[in-house]
Parts: sequence; C-alpha cells; structure tokens
Amino acid sequence: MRVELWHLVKIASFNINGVKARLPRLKEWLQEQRPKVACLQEVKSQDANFPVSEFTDIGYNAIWHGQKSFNGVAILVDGEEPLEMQRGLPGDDEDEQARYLEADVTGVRICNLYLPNGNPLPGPKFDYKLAWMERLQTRLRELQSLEQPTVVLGDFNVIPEDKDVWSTKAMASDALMQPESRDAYRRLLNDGWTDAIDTLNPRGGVWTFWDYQAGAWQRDHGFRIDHMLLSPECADRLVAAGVDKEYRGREKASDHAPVWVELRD
DNA sequence: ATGACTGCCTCTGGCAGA
Repeated sequence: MRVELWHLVKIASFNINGVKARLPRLKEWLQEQRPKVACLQEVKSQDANFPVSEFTDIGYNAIWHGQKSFNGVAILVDGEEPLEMQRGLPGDDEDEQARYLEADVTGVRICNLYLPNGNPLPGPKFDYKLAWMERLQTRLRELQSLEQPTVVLGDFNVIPEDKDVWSTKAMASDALMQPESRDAYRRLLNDGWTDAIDTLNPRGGVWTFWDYQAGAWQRDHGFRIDHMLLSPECADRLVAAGVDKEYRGREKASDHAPVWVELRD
C-alpha cells in the first residue's frame, strides 16, 4: 500500500464588510482555518488606519489598497511577504475606486478583486460595472500570456446561473444577475478560467452571501457571488473548494461567508 | 411592500451595499 502525501495550499477569499468592525471574527477565522493566503474585500478603511499589527501578531503579513468609507482590498499571507504586482485595475486613469490588488506568493499570482455591484440599473453604476468587467478581462488576458499559475478571487458581484440563487424571481431585476453581467462573467470563463466552486458543485445550491435583512440567513435565502477562478496550471491541482458557511451565523458576522480552494503542490 | 440591516464618517443622518 502506497500513501500519497500531498502538500496542500489553501487560498481563501472573504468579503468582511469593514475590517475594523469585523476584527474579532476575522482573526478567529484566520486562526481556526489558517489559510496560506486570505484575500479580503470591503475593507472600508483608509490605508493609514488599516490594522496591520493585528495580523502580524498572529503570523500574517499583509498588503492593502484602501480608501475612505467604501471598497478596499487586502492580501494576507501566512508566514511570507506577499510581493505586490499590481495596485488598482488598469485601463482607466480616472478610476480611483480601491477594488483590485495583485501579488505573487511562492510563484502563484494572486488577483484579489471587489467587482462593482452595479445597482441601480440602468444607470452609471451599472455601466461602470460592465466597463470594469471588460477591463478585468483585458488584464486577465495579459496574465494568461505569462503562463504563470494564477488564482483570481474575490467578490465578483455576479450570480453566474439560476442554480446559484435561492430565488430567481426575487433577484430578477438586480444587477447581480442581469444577462449583461452574466455574459461578461461567462466571457471570462471562456478565456480558460475554471470556476472552482462550480466545478466541484455542478448542481449549484451553494451560497456565499446572505442579506442582513428579512431573515435571509435564517431562511437560507442566499446566492453565490464570491468566486475563485483558476488558471489551467492551478485547475490541474484542484483538490477541494468550499464555503465556511458556519461563520455567517456567528455574532457580528459579515453578510458574506469565506470561500476557499485547496491546491496541491 | 418605496419595507426589513449594517458599517462608515462624523452634516449621529445620509449614503452605500447586494
């Protein structure tokens, strides 16, 4: 009998909805689950106020890209320094929203994103969302040409298919599941990215977000908008992917649950 | 049902989120 010992790397994404408000929950999750890489979205903190020492105290090094009140992304790495490769999504010099951060971690390119919500629609916010998705596709094609193992993860604010939402009727007019949003997401996948959670859960029914309102958590009224896309080099190493759903039910929780993928070395 | 909750900055009410 031969026993295979794989070295597994866990890479996670967590829309935390305010890094300062979420610190106890966030640190608890990091220490209990101990992902090698943790990408955060909706940090909602100016750069000077980012609580970096809270993370270095528990063994995580961090880079972050924030702004006042809204948006903001960060990459935490257990025991290593993330090497920053790109700050802000290229393609529009006028865009000052802090929604994109890239780093190399042990040879893997990590692209952490917080894609615009796009509501209400029609209007400038929806137009911004679609334009942002086009810029993202351009950036990801650049990365593909490098042929480096790459993971693109974060809050995409897109419900890819009907199987990814508790009620298509309730969400029908929402920017998250408009045909234009879904088509743009599909175009990304068509370039050769593997949606890790979808691949391992082809029948759907996996949620990553539950609204604070209307007892959505208690009724399991959720949907899947936090995604992890793998380049072919990483897709070949996919072992597991999932949602740490239990954290959504804890005290002072984010409205998103963490998502993660495990890759073998 | 133009609802519901939560966080932010501080115009502690108005905005944004999804």
